[in-house]
Amino acid sequence: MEVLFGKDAIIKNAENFDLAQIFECGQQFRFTRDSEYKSGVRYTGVAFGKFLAVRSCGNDIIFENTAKSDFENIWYPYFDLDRDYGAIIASIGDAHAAECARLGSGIRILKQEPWEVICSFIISQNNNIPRIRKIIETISQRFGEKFVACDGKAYFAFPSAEALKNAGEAAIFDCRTGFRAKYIYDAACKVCSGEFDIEHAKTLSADELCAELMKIKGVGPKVAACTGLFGFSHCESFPIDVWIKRVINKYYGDSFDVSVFGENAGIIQQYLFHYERNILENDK
DNA sequence: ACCCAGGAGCTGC
DNA sequence: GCAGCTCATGGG
Repeated sequence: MEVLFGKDAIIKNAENFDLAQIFECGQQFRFTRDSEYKSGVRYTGVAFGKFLAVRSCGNDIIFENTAKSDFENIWYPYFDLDRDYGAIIASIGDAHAAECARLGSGIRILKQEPWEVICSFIISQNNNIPRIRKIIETISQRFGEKFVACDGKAYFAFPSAEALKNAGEAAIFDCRTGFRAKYIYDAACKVCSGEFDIEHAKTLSADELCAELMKIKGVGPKVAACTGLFGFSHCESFPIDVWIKRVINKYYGDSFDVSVFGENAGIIQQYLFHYERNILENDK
């Protein structure tokens, strides 16, 4: 992979890297498409307390105003650039999954901050993506650290567990989180106390991690699996939500066994999700 | 007015 | 175990 460094960091001829697919496949909630930008695709957002504007230009991906150090330390791991998605796609045996992968070959699993992922997917339960985004933005604006980016505008980092614990359950409820407020508050308390130790969690297997996460109120199998996949790089972690349940019924039936997807089941899950939700739905 | 949204907890059997 | 109800909120 060739990367040029100047004012911007530029990946030349990026493979398996489609900004719209990456940011619209439901794995993250803080990057949004820049509707003003017409000569390609441009997204802006905040991760790891940093603002990023990233756009495509032909086959190049341009990380605007990004120093080499930030690219290597933050965005390279965030966009999972060390992983060979082409090889993973080529290895998929299942016919339907292979077709979904072909049509979603630009997806990459973002390596997000574990704490933010836990909260985001607690918020996601019985909820829809636009409203999830709105709630997370409100929580960030009220309790996250404010900073000014190179565009001169103010942005907000996702708040720490300490900040949300100190804010209290009532203030979290006021962000329109509804019945999830007590869950978020419980998660913040358990992370702060070390009852759920994020650093220790990084050493656990996918199954062990799920078991630990599910000790947090409001974290069940689906939220735990999403956290493992998007926050801890457990690519075998296979979240089953309403969309994937539909996919299983529609293409695989009752005899479905996740093990057919192997060690990259989680990545394949994203291909299936993207196909069903973004490709088929857009045809309607 | 109803239904649903990247679910999970609780109750009753 | 596991089906059925409930949980806030907002958009269609």
